[in-house]
Amino acid sequence: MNFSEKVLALTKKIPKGKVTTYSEIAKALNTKAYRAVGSALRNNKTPILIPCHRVINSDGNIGSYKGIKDSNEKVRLLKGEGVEVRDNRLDLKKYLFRF
DNA sequence: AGTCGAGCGCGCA
DNA sequence: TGCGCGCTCGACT
Repeated sequence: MNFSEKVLALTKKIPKGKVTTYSEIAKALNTKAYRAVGSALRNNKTPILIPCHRVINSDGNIGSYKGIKDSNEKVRLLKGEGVEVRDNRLDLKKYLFRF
């Protein structure tokens, strides 16, 4: 099982209305390659099945989506799931999903 | 506080 | 082979 596949598999498990962080995923995989997590999501082959918009930075910042730092798409999607997003930020305490 | 640099894994040239 | 990326965290200002 490739690193990317593991990342994608975990990402699929994020419930609707919740989000997770790159560091959480990296820790769940027992690795320090946080960047690779982002890379995997960026290069994911099944964007439909993988809700990449539910993966954010460790400080609650949305980060990037599709290579763009402030993509309203991502915010819109999250809001559509009941997540409060303001200025590309959200409340990790409320919405963080841990494995 | 803010900034800097090193570490990791995979993809693309 | 080598470099860059949807990142993070510890050390220094």
